[in-house]
Order: sequence, then C-alpha cells, then structure tokens
Amino acid sequence: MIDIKKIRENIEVLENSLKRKDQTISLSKILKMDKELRTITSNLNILQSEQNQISKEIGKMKSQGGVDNNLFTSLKSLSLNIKDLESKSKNLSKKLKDKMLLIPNPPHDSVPQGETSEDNVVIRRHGETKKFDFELKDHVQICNDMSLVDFEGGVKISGGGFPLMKGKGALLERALINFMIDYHLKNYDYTEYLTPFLVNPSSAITTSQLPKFSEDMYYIEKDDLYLIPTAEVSITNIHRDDILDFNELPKYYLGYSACFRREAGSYGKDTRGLLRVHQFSKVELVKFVEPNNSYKELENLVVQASKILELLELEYRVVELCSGDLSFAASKCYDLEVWAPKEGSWLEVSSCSNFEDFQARRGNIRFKNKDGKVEFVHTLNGSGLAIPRIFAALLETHQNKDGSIKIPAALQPYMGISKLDS
RNA sequence: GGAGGCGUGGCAGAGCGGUUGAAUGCACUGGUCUUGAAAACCAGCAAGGGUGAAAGCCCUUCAGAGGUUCGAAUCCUCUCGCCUCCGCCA
Repeated sequence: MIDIKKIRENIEVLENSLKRKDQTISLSKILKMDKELRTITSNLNILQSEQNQISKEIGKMKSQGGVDNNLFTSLKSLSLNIKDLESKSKNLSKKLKDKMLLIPNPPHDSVPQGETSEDNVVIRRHGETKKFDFELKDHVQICNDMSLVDFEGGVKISGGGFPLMKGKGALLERALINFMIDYHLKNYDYTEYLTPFLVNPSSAITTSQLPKFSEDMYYIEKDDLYLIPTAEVSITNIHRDDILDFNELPKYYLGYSACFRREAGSYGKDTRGLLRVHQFSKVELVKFVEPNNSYKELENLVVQASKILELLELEYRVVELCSGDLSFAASKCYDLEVWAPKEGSWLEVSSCSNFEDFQARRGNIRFKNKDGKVEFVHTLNGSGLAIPRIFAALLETHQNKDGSIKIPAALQPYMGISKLDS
C-alpha cells in the first residue's frame, strides 16, 4: 500500500510515477475521499470530545450524590449524532482502503522506462553457450525416455500441469531442493522455515495476491483459505503486525514450499512439459531490512540466487525489468533466466524484488529505529530457485551423446550418482 | 465434532457500567549514588489518526465484528484463537 500522505503532498509526482507502471492509474478520487473522510473524522472528534467530557462529569456527580435525569435525554441526541458519523466514517474509510489496496507500488527511479518484457534490460550474462555435436533432446523427451516424469499419470490423478515425478526424477527434485536450502544456509545468514501451504485472506493481502489477483490462486471456499503461489506469502506474514527492534534487522528467512498457480488465461505458450505448471517446488528467500539498506540488499539477493545457477553449471542472464513489466507490488525487480539449449529460450527461474515498504504497510510490519521511532521495514524476496525449470534446463544442458545426463558436482552428494543413465 | 474455561500494554497480572489508556510487578531507557558494576532510589516508558513550526491539545484502540446504554475493558450476540475433558484420526 502506498502512503496516503504522499498522495496529499504531491499527487502529480506520484501519479506520474505510477503511470510508468500502469497508464490507467488515477488518484484524484482517492484524494477526494480522503479529504471527505478527514472532514467527517474531525467533526466526529469534536462530538466525541464533548461526550467524553460530559460523561466524566456525570461520573463525578454520581459519586457525589444525584444526577439530573433530564441531562440524559439531551445527551441522547448527541449520542445519535455520534453514531451516525461513526458509521459514515467507517463506511468511507473501508471504501478508501479498498481503493488503496488496488493501487500498485510505483517503480523506483532507477527502473528503466518501458511497457513490455521487450523493453527489459539484460544486465549481465554468465557462461558460454555450450556447443553440441549431436542432436539434442528436449526435456520432455528426456523425462519420458528416462521415466523421470510421468506426465500422463499426473493428468490422471489431478489434471494437466500437475507433473508426477518418478524414480530418479523424484530424487532429482528432492536433491535440488536440499542443495539450494543447504547452500543458502551454509553461506548466508538465513533462518529456515517450513510454512503452511494454505493461508488466510489477510496474509494474501499483505503480499498483494489479494484483492486484485484472487483468480490466480486456488481457493478453499469451505475454510476461506488460499493455496500459496509462493512461500513468500507465508514467510512474509510471519511478521505481520509485529514491531521489530532495529538490532533484530536485517532478518533473512528462507523456505521450501510447493507453489500452486491456476495460470488462468495463460494457455498455449510454455505449457509443454515442466515449463508452466500448476504445482511446483520452490525455495524462497525473504528479507526484512531497514529502509536505507534495501537496495544494497537487493543486489546481494540477486548474487545469492544466481550462485545456485553457477554451481549447477548452467548458463544464465540477469534481466532488469522495465517499469511496465514490473509486478504490482515491486519497486524494482531483477529476473534470473536460465538457458535451455534445446528449447532455445531463456527460462525465468527467479524474480528478485524490492517492495520497499509496500508490503510492510499492507501487513503492518514495522520496526523501532535507533531513535525509538516506529517505521515500516522494507521487504524483499527472491526465488532461490524455482525447481521445474531448473530441472528442465539441467537435463537439456547436461545431456551427453550417449543419452546420459551429467550430474553437476555440487549436486552429486544429494544424488549419490554422477550421472543419470537410461 | 461435543462439553466447559479463557483471551487486558514487550511479558506477567489487577480491573467496581462512569474523573481507566488502564493499578502492580518484571523488562527496557535516562538520572542520582559508586573507582567501575550491582543494589537502592528518582524519573520516563503502547500504537494509530487529526491539528500544530514545536511544546501541546483532541480522537481511536483492552482478540475481531455487531448490539444494549447518556456512558462499555466491564453486560449481550456472533466470529476467531488458546487451554482442559470426551469422540474421531495421520
């Protein structure tokens, strides 16, 4: 959520900034509602003050003897006025909040101007494009040939987009998860969590899946719970409504989860094999930091996440998202994309974002600074990383002429083997 | 799922329908004392909103949402959470 004070102070600057992300944004209605609400509130406060004062007097009078009963009849109308204004104020402030929840986070000034992913900027590229002297198989063929994934089985059990991992395939998935978690735990100061996969609406509001993107999530109506599309949701909400102390910051959290996405409306492209699925595994990195440090922390996050790709000996690039491609909640975001040689395309395997205080405001996540003042923290997160696309890129990149797959050295302790044979 | 109990400030724990944002203790911060520390003593110590240059002043908040009342932490209803007992179950 953006700060309503910023709208009051300089609506134009903010609006222009927001338009870099979404042309259709307008704040004038919000400003008007805010003004109206403040008028109501200040009138209400005057009446409440009057009522409080008289109530105190009555208390005194009662303890000293009698109270004139006529006083109560005249107070009745004051009381009714207050109730009327209270309900007006409540209604309006709810409407205002609902509107505020639909306003995205403005992009940081450093974010390149652009409208679509075409305008994103490649920041760096790691690894030489590998040359192959044989006909490559794509990851689907490899999975089928080696019985790593039973796609039809998944369809039978659940439907399309729910891959059934089998044998060495299941092992590889597990190995990747453990390798990633262990790497981040060993090399950085993360605390591991294993969170609930179902969350309540308040949690989904904090991280901005709600109210705007409810269609993207699986929803359990009976219990009013949502399946998480990423562990970001549950991990970020660990500190909802908390006031942390400045010396507790930064907090670095990490967690594996299954991620559930309805992917409504994204039929067609990318649907083959493991590239776009309804359920997948992911290790997520989340940071709670002091505002001054958040952009430095973002750069670190990108480095941390990309180290995994280097250890898996995969070619990748870092892409800075342009203003128009930035997600609703992010101020700035880098994507990591891994090269899949047979697919012939870059697969997004991580988004590393700084949300500044946007999520913190929605979830009321604050800290007490050195001067004892309460401020909102900045939150960041990045995938570290999404498993199925890594799985696919790994199979395609490390395939040998004889059909076997090399297991990168870093992963071998988790697999117990140095290559996959058919 | 059934029966009962309970939800108050960072924690513990009082609280009569009326001068209670809330006793008291602990923790925390500052001061006095001390060579230093501890102890002791003194003082301060919730968040949000409005207004103001600031000091301040006003309002809201005692799990959450409604209700009764001139007035609710206190009474009523519902929801959520925790605890105990019973049932079911990985």
